[in-house]
Amino acid sequence: MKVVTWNVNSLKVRMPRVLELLAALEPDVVCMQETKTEAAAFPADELAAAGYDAVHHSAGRWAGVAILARHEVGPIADAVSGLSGELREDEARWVEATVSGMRVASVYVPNGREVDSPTYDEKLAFLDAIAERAGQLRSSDEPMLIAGDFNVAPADIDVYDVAAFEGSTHVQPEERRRVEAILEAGELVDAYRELHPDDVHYTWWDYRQGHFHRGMGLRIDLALLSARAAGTLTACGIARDFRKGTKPSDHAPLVVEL
DNA sequence: ATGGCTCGTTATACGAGA
Repeated sequence: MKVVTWNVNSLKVRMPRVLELLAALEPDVVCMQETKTEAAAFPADELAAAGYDAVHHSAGRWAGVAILARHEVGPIADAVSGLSGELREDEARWVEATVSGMRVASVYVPNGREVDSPTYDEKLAFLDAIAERAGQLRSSDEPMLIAGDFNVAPADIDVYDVAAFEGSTHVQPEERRRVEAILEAGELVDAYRELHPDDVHYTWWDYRQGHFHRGMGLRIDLALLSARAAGTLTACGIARDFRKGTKPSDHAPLVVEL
């Protein structure tokens, strides 16, 4: 099974690149973030024509998450939108569903903006809520995958210039501790790090100043696998070509092979 | 040089993103 997670930064603008990815990689499951679409405008028909069912949690101009499943892998079951314990239930940041016997969550963690801002506290609370949910799912029979934009670089190796992020969100010890707590609560592994312990590769680059071409990025998009799912992990890579070309997202897709 | 892009918006400048 091939799973992709991708922060598309507007599904409306990115639809040509999404269809390109579906045709090129033929993923079985896709977790998307920052769809930025009203529920009524979600392009379910276009995705169905491309061979994919979808469930989504949509709240208009910001955030928005979705899970796609290729028709051949079977129906998407027991979809739940929203995360127990999140402080802003009006923001669409979590959707989970069962696909091919695996519990899959697509997550878009709040950015946090500035340390000491109210949204930063909401970010920390959201990470705590993920840990709580991961703990619940651990005790179920289904293998688990939590994939998305965590807006946290788990370690210094995941940051192009640690000094440049001094005092910034995404690298703070309290954020990283919470990501660790998610791994512990769900008995999860970071799929990319599991297979590439020392590789320096990123999933996001600022649009400005040619950061992508200068290798200035962060690894903030993660696929977290429960032990049963991780036992079938064969490959995990970053599809950097989708950060190039016409109208790219500022994130590259993360591709997981199970 | 404190911006630099790229999104969406009861838009036409501004907030948000990371």
